[in-house]
Amino acid sequence: MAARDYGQYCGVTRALELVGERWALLIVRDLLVGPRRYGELAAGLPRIPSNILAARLKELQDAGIIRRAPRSRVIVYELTPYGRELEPVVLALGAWGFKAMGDPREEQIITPDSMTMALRTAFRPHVALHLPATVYGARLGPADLLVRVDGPTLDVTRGDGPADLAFAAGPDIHRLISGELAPDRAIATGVVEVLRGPGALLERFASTFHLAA
Amino acid sequence: MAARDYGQYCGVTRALELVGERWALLIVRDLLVGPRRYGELAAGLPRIPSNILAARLKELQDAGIIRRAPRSRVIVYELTPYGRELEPVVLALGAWGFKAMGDPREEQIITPDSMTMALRTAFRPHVALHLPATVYGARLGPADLLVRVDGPTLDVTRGDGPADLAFAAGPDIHRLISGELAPDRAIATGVVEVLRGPGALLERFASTFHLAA
DNA sequence: CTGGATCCTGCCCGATACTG
DNA sequence: CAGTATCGGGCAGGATCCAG
Repeated sequence: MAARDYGQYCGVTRALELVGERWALLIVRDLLVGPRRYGELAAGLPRIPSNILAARLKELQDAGIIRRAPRSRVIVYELTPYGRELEPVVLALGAWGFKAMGDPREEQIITPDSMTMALRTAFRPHVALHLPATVYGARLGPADLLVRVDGPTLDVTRGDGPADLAFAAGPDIHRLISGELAPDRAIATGVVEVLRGPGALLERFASTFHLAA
Repeated sequence: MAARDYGQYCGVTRALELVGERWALLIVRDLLVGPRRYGELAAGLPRIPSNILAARLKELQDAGIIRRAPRSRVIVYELTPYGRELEPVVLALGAWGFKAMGDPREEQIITPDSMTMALRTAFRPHVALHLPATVYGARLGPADLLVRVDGPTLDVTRGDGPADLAFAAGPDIHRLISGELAPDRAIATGVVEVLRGPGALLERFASTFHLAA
């Protein structure tokens, strides 16, 4: 621990000593969506070596950021209250990195949890406040997400269900969120495929979820 | 670059690919205070090996986060507009890490730039708004900082100058900012030494700069 | 099958010496 | 002053193996 110490009495260095290691903040990102089992975390971080995942989980536990909790006979990892306070950090990183994402490459995948956090990052409560409550069913790559917007609150859950608008999209949905692609153009070009409901609702979606590029 | 790629199409992973390496965000932290020469950066990051500093500067440049700029015959490094947008990330990390700082250890140092960013993190504009404009001269370890608070704006510069209250303190000032130590107790116990001006002004300072622990 | 632990290989970091 | 060169060590990466 002393070896990777930055030697400064400063909040930023302290934070980086705790969550600055490779993969650490991505584990936190996924746990911000909800408690996860070891295997679920591994599935959401396809390239992480199992020993690294195990090591990070142990370090994050020692730092009081996550804890192991028994859930009906199986162990899940969940954030402690202090770990949950990392949400502004993850959201700020996500918003900043969004602008540098560029076009998706072939080997880049989308995971349900990363998409969930991306939607939280792009959510504009002050805009949603003036729009009717809406439920979107979004099939994003392998992830089926149910996105409930009600006034200034957002709730994203996995799985299918009744929705005002159901649509499917790939990584190119990035261009819709950034405003580079207008909603009607997104449908016309096939970037977004409307599965159920009026396609015009995609406009509401795009104004609710937006990040400048 | 592909080796340290996370393989996900996600804003958080993209951000960590760009600034997730060791030392990278600390370089950004110092450059958020102002442009710095190579030697100034090295002085503010005492433990960084010179080859690592050189490598990070090159990577951050390639990523469009910093640029080399000639300033009257010498080269300085400065943030690009995109690099400056990392300020929310650094502030969020600083605020989160502040709570985990604990007591200062012997080998931990304080640098002027890290203290400047810490003050920016702890600054409460909505509180300062209702207080008279005040200039503090703060000698924090080796750093002489001139802290100007005027309404909701904060300006921190290096060096000495006329101040309403001048004081000296060590790392234990952390306990004043967190509220663990009341201003009058801080003076009584010698944590803060008043150099000039009315010690009562330290109360204003403590309410202007505060981070919960 | 889940949740790890244990190898080995290689690369990045750290420390220091050296140069334009 | 602003970096480059070099070398040792320690994490990361990947595959495999083990326990409940």
